[in-house]
Amino acid sequence: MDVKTLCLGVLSMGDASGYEIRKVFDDAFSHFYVAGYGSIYPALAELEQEGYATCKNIEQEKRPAKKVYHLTETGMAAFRDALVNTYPNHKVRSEFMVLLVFSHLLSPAQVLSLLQQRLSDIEDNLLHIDDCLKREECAYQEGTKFAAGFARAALLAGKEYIEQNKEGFLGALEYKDKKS
Amino acid sequence: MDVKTLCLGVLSMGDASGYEIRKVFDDAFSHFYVAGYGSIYPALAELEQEGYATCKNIEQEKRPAKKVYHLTETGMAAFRDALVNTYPNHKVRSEFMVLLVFSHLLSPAQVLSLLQQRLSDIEDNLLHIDDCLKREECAYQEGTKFAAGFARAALLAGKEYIEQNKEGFLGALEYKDKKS
DNA sequence: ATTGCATATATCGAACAGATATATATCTTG
DNA sequence: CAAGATATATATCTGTTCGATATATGCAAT
Repeated sequence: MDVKTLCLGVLSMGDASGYEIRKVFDDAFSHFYVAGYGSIYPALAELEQEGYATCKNIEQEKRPAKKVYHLTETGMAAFRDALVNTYPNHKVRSEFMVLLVFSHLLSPAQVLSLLQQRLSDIEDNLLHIDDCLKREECAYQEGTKFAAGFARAALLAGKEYIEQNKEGFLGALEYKDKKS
Repeated sequence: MDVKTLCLGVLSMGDASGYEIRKVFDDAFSHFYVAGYGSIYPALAELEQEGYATCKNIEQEKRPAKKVYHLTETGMAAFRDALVNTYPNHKVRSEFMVLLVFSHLLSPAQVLSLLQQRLSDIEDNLLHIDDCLKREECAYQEGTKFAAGFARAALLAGKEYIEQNKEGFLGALEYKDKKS
C-alpha cells in the first residue's frame, strides 16, 4: 500500500492539510506505517490532479496559510477499492534483531545496553499507544482499538521475553567469550 | 542500516555469492530484514571497489559460474564499526493493521477473512522460525537463538490476541453496522 | 537575547523494493 | 515422456520513498 492510498485513508477521517496528515502518521499510525513530507506533499498534489481530492487555500492569522484537502466521492470509492485489493502484509525491519544476530561481535556491555535500550523503547511505545486510546476519537473506533490491542500484545510479549531471557543470554555469551 | 552493511555481515559468516546472500535474507533474515537482487548486486560491486571484499570467479559444471565474495580485514573492521554505531530500531510496516483501522469500510466477511489470513501467515512464520533453528549452524549461535525467540514471542502473542478477541471485535462491528 | 519548538509548504538525492530479462539444469506430475 | 515448475546464477531498470534540507513566522522558555 503506497502513501497516496494512505493519504486517502486519512482524508476519509476528515479534511486535513499535508502538515496535519503528517502528524497522523507520526502519532496514531506510527506503530505500523512511516511517511514523511517528501512522500505526502507529492501524493496530495497527485490526488488533486486525479480528482480524488479537492484543495482549498486557507489563510490564517499569525500562522502560515494552509492547503486543506477534502476527499471526493471518487476518492472515497478508490480508497474502498484499494482496501479490498490489499494483501494484509505485516513486516518487521529491525536493526535490533540484526545486532542480536551479530552480538558475538559486541562486548557484553554493549549487548546489555542494546537490550536495555530496546526495553526502554518498548516502554515508550506502550505509553504512546495508551495515550492514543485515551483520546475520544479512538475510543469509538473498534478497528483502531483492536489494532492497538494487537500492537500492545506483541510489544508486551517482546518485553517479557527480554526480561525473562536476558540473564541466560548474557551468561551464555560470556561463557563462549572465556572459551575462546 | 543499509544493504551494504548487511552484506558485510552475511560475508562475516562465510564466503558467498550474491545469489547465496539473497537466500540468507530470504531465509534466516526474513523476519527482520528485506533485500532483493536489485540492492545486493550493486552493494557487492561497491564493497569490492572499496576494498571491503574480494571477488573470485568460480566456474561450475552444469551450473552457471559464481562470483564468490570474501570479506577482507578492513571489511570486517568496517562491519564491527557499523554495528557499534547502529541504533537498535525496530519498525513495523503493516498493511494488516491499516486494514484493521479502516475495517468499518469493509464487510464483516472481509474482516473475518483478514483475521484468518493473518493467523495463517503467523502460523507459517512460526514454522519457518522453527525450521531455521533446527539447522545446526543456528543452534550454536546464541544471538540467533535469542533473536528467534524474541520474534517467536511477538508472533505468538499476536496470534493469541486475535484468537481471544476475534469474536468480540466482529460482534462490535456488526452491532455498529445495524445501528447505521 | 537567543535557543528551541510548533506551524506550514516544498524539494532533492540517495537508497531501495519489486519486477523483469536471460540462460540452463533438474525435479515433479499427469 | 513431455510439459511445466522450480532451482541456480547474474544483472538492470523503474517507480517509490526515507531522511535531510530550505524557508518563513510566532511563541515560550532560559
